[in-house]
Amino acid sequence: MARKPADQSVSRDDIIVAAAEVLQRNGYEAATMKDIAAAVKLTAASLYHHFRNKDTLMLAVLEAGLSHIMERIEPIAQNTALSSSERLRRMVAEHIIGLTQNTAVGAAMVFEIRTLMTFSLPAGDALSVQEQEFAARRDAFFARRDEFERLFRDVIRQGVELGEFRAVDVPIFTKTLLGAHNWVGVWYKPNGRLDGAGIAERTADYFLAALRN
Amino acid sequence: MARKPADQSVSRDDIIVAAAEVLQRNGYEAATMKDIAAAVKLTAASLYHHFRNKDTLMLAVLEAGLSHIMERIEPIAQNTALSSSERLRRMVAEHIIGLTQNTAVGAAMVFEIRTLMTFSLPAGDALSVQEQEFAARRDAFFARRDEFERLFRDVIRQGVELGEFRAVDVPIFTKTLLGAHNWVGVWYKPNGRLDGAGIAERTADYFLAALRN
DNA sequence: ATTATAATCAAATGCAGGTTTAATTGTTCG
DNA sequence: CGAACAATTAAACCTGCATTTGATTATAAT
Repeated sequence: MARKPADQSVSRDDIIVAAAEVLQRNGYEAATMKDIAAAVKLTAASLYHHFRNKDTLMLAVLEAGLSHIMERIEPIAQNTALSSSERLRRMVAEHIIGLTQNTAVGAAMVFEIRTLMTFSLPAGDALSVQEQEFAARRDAFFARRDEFERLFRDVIRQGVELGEFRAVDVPIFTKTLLGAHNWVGVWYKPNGRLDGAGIAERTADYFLAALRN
Repeated sequence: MARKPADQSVSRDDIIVAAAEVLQRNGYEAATMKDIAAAVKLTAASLYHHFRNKDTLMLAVLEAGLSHIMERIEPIAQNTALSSSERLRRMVAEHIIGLTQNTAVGAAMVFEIRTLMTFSLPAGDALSVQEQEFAARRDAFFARRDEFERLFRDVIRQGVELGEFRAVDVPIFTKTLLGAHNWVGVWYKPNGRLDGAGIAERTADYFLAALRN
């Protein structure tokens, strides 16, 4: 029953990886199905065998990126054996390194997704089943992304409560931190003076200094 | 000789303001000429009386946004009567307030402009005069934007050199700062808990704390 | 008034990009 | 082998959007 896929055939994941690159490079609207297909040596039409449509493919990219980074950050955030400072330092490092290495991570964080996200529901008309499914997945993605932000916020808040950090406006401080991170995904170029780890180290240093009592 | 424009007619600047809003809301590709025209109660065709094409209009938006913020930041950066801390504090405030008030400023900073900017020159074919003009304006815009970043970098560098700030990796610190700023343009919503000034105050506080000796 | 020009529009053009269809070529299992 | 399904494609379809063209209307200068 279980058909093993042919060796040379392109997998769902191959497409996601390629799509992530094209998405990060060109932005949502400018990333064409043809571009993505070309990146895996397929025809645009072939992509529809793997994904219902462009939005679904894009959402899959975002989900992959978010999962990738969540898997790394969540355990750190929950490691109560570590001090708040140490947890935050490691979270910053993972996030920035992820951003510089996995193109899908950047895509998952950044905005140009408005189109996808706005998804102007034709008011009145009932959504088709597919549309409902899509809307649900999209909402789940956003909920998960909020959760991601909350991981940072909670570590910072706890540090403040324990007196390990000075009192700051936690929501604003968190957004400041994450904004700085996400921006790395924008300007980072491989072969620069610093690699992801180097950037991460400095960034963590600055934000921890800002929190010092 | 000088024909005064009719009172009710739409001005170039009206269009730029409207286009900035649409651009910030929808992103480059999704901002259609029709949308922009509708925002000033015109037909898409009418826009071509004021701007050669979409790219030119968009570039005008970016230039307007950059000019707006440059005019405010440059004098602060060059006010040698102030300490580095004070200059930086005021620059941060102006930038963030600008970002929350003038939609064009955000557009000028952020990326989704890749399309415009990549502007894949059909290799080989000579550029038409119009294309050359456009390419020149675009390059000038980017040069000006680099200048903008340099204003911040120089103030920070000077603070470090004078011993007013602790030693930091100036380029990275600057990018960190500006990333945090630009991100404000993404998440800021009017009617939130804090207005631009409130956000600016806190942000400046954190970064100055990070620089404290 | 007359004329030149500014401002605007309706309609047509052309094309790029998402999506569908129907057919073709594997591949795997019994 | 042959049935069943997976992977892929070429070609057609359709639509939305930038842009052009050819009027039409408004305004200001003479």
